[in-house]
Amino acid sequence: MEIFLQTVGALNDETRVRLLRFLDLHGRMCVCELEASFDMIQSRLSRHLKILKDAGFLRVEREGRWAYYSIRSPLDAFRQAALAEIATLPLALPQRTSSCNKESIQ
Amino acid sequence: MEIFLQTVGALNDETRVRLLRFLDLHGRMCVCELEASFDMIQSRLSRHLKILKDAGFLRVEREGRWAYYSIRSPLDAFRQAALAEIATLPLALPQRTSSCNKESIQ
DNA sequence: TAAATGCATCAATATATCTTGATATATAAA
DNA sequence: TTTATATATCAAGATATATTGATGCATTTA
Repeated sequence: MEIFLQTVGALNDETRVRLLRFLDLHGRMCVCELEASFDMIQSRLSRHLKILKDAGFLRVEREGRWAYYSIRSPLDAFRQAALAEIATLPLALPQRTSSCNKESIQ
Repeated sequence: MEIFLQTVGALNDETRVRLLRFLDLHGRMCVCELEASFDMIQSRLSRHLKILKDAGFLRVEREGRWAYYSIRSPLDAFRQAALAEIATLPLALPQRTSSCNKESIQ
């Protein structure tokens, strides 16, 4: 029961639904890219990503100082059904924007 | 988006998950039967049933002073997937108990 | 080694949700 | 027509969740 409530609880927030859909559309992305795209302060974003990860929707890969989030795969039937349902919603998602210092520095 | 959040919001409560599963298992039932089975005060139960109804999971049929709740049919794919997921959970549901005055009176 | 960057977490406040007891409404019985 | 029953709703308090700004930690660059 707890895992189910954690799963639907993670879905029960507009910000997280939009993040899920954005990652579903664009694939793996670091926190600073999401921060720039959604124009959201970092602590807020980090918290929502943690909730989605802990609920089994996302996975993280750390590379240097960056944390890359992506839709976890494979997803079980229910989480997949949730993503499919979200894909049908008329969400106004932001443009993908990068403001990290990765490219300029490398 | 709002309907989606209403749907997952309705699922985001242990009491409502157990009510959904109980109605899924036993079928149409009046509020007082649920009240007796779950040993729950009536205002609390009524509120949860309204949330499930408004979220599209239940339907109500009024007969005299009784209100019979049941799983709405047909359900869309996502709500159906949610019910299927709930069916896999190890819920300790109560025995079905009737304490209404229907039988004794009729 | 010092400074900067990317990210996570904490503490405080704001907002939403749940529970309870009281009250309201409608139907049916006495 | 008075009373009892079934259900819904309201108001108040309790609990949970979200947001923000501050701080901490690790990694990288200077």
